[in-house]
Amino acid sequence: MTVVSREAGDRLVAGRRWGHGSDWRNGAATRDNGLMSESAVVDKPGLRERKKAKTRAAIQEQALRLFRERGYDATTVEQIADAAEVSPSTFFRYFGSKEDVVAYDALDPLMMAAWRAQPPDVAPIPAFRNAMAQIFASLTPVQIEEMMDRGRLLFSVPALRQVAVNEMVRSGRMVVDELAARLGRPADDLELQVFAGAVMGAVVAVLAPMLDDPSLELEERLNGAFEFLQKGMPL
Amino acid sequence: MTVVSREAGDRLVAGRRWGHGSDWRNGAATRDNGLMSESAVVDKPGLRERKKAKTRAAIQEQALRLFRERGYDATTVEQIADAAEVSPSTFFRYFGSKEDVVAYDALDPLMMAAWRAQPPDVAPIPAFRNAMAQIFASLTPVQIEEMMDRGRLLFSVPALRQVAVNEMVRSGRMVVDELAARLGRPADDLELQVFAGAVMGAVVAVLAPMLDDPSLELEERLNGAFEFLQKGMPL
DNA sequence: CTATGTTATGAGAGTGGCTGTCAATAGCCA
DNA sequence: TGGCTATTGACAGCCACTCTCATAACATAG
Repeated sequence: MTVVSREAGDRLVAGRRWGHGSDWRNGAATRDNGLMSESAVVDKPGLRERKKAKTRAAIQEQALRLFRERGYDATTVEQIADAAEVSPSTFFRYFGSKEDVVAYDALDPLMMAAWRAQPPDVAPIPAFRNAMAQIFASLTPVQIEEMMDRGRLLFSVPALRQVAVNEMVRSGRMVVDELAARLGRPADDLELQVFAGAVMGAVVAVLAPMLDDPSLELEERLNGAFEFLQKGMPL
Repeated sequence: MTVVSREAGDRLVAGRRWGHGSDWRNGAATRDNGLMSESAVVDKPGLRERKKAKTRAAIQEQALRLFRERGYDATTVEQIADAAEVSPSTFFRYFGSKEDVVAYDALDPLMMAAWRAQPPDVAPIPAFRNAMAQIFASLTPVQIEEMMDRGRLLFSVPALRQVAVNEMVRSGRMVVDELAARLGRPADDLELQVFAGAVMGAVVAVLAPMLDDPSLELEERLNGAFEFLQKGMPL
């Protein structure tokens, strides 16, 4: 299950980044499974697994805290490792690169699920808009603030743009796949690709200015943008 | 004249990349100004300037050659410097980072000029499409191959995606500015931003698959994509 | 043409991200 | 309990990149 298929060849070239093709991206598991009888014998992941999850969460948490407090570039991996009480080696075992620690977007799968859950008679553009609006409406203020923080990091630190693109490429591909499945078209259909590209572009256009100016209204912008798209962008 | 305004703050944070805010990006000036009488006293840039231009060109040429021959990651700055007969220090004086050496897109300004040159009664979408088609039609096969090479590099090497985005952000901003000027709207107008975002997204969707499959027809794809956009992307 | 200021260059040392190896340790299973 | 294996830390090393300083190449005033 390669995350971004194009990356496949990179490893041949003795590349530095993107070495480990490990199974991260199931983090956020500080409180493990909420459902289990205390004395269970069954599915409990085993101490080892739980320890790993805790270590990963600790590293990520400390990293993001330090990034926020003193900036991304000014934070060294050694400092993160110290704060999380592991060795630098261990940091890289969990995250492959300093950038990766910021990569995981918890909202992304939610978005896709919400989109998929839209009734089939709603056209793709409104369906997408509704999904976005629903997800954002369901967030607590804290979650929104975290999201904005992450967004600002991603946008303002040049080194992190790379992960931002990768996320977008990934999302775009998911959009295409979903549409292809739903409409019974091939995944390399030009119109589907253009749709995904245009939608991603529009979403960025809607969200980016909001990072700087919190007074902007998401719902309003979202509606404006998608309506404009749907009219064929008359100018 | 900051190239990407958001970058402004980075230097405060003792960042690694993006240090030098130097005045490159007017490269490609091996043949200086084409207009001057041979014995001119006037505008000739002076030996120093010409030497610099030659050094820059040499570094870039050797770098791209080495990247093509042995891959981006497998090529060290030291090797590039050796090949160009300068010291590594000098490499960084000219390019700031190993990535920068791939950044400059000679076609970009041509595109914008061609777009601006479209008659004012043509709607923005067809104008943009025509501009792209014209530029591509004017390229020699060699130029096309070079462009594809660069595109493949930019897409397939993870570390270079960053410069790809920066280029896109820059282009997007130029599109917005041009439209804003032409239509007398503010540059932060949502519709303009969505337009730029969607167009960039669509262009990527059109071009990306062509890097892998040269049999695809640009003109055809371009028309299909923009027509689809203009119809409001019905699916 | 020389003296003097300016700018490009190379050498070298140092920082930090990242990789790979190895031995020690800690959870797992019989 | 003892042996197996996964995880870890210490350490050595590569490379991108930065800084400093002395030298050399050009520019220019006299």
